[in-house]
Amino acid sequence: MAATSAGKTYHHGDLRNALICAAVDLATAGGPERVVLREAARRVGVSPTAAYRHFEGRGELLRTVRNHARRELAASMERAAAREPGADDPVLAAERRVAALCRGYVGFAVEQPGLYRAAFCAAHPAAAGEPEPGRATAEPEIRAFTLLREALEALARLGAGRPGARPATGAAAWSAVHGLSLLLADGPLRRLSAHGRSVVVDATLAMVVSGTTTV
Amino acid sequence: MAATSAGKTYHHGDLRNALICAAVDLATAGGPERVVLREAARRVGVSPTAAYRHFEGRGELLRTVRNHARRELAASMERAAAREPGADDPVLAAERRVAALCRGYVGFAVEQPGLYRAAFCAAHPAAAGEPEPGRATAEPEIRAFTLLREALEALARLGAGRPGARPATGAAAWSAVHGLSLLLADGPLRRLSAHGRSVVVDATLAMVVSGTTTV
DNA sequence: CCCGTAATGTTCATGCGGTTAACTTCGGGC
DNA sequence: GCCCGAAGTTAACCGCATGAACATTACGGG
Repeated sequence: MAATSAGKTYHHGDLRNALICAAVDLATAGGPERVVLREAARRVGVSPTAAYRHFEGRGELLRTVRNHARRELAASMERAAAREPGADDPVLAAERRVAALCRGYVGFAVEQPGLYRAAFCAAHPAAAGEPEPGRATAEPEIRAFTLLREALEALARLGAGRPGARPATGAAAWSAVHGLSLLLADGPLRRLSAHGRSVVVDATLAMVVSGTTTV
Repeated sequence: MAATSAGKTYHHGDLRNALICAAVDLATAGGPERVVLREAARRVGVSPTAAYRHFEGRGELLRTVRNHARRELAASMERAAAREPGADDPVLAAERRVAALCRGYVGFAVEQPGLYRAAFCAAHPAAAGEPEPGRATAEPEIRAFTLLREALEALARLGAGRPGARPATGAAAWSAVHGLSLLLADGPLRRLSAHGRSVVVDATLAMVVSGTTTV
């Protein structure tokens, strides 16, 4: 039977994916706290507990959404970088790439605040103790950060000779872009007009691209 | 009767404050999502619904905690700035003040991650529509930001003559410090060693203090 | 072609948290 | 002394996460 379309079979056929999609929709609409197992099941037309056949629980579902969101974020950055026209001057090109990646990052956060928040949600919404002291589960690496860091390193290599205008460290740049995104998407700057927003974004990008670092 | 101490009267005498304290403790220990009305009431030794005599509901309690946390954050910044030794050079002094404020900010976030997150929680943990289009309720102003902005303005005024080394815009600086705080307190950088942390903080501060801005 | 088994869903039940409604106690003003 | 309103209390409803026991179906031997 056509698993995903026919519909009325007892066995759904692709529940896991269906639940993920529903959960992503929920996160998109209302952020990570809105990712509710029962609601996702309801939307897929299945009983609440069916989800437990495919996920450990809400936590794992949320983690899956988080990973999805992180991929989307990185994709948004790469799209923005790809749109950027090249430049003859390699330094200029590198600067533009950094700026474009950052714009893609912030743009994603502003256009998809719910997903963006989900991308960085703790996934431990109520865990008290430190369940993992050994940390066997390595964090899966966040591509958005890697992209940014590599672009900055490239820029730093090119501009090594110029005095006092080295770009920011990867982590410093990430901090700036991440903080800006949260302030704009969900925080105190959320009500800024499009113009006000672009002013703030430009100022932050300038700081990131040309800021000096002591390290 | 001694309102806050005697204890066993039917009427508590200072329930509102007691609940706020309990809620602050909860946020301190586990962040805003742990601020649970029933638990706060339990700790104070009162029935869950008693809280409704003093708060509209969980939302208002959480907002109260948030305001408390914001005050604490600003206080941490001012303490750090006050500890900072003066300097003969006014520019240097201004730079030091900015850096000290930032350190106070990040320090608070790292030492009190739960409270810090509470300071910026949306307080609309499950609100779908936009209940307030007119926005009559002006946001109460966030002192942490004001402190930072003013210090940066002072620095910018002093350093107006120097070429290519203007400090960051208030919003850009706030972005950097806020993002750094979240990454360190609760985000992907939360497992950094004290040393790694200080490297990242220094790099970010350098970017903030000496970064150029186009605006 | 039939059957057993495991995978996949379902129903019931428990416990927690937010919130409302209706009742109770107590501190004071008259 | 009495009555009222503020501050608490109990009971009840709803949604959510989760676990246990039961039902249905797909499928790979025989």
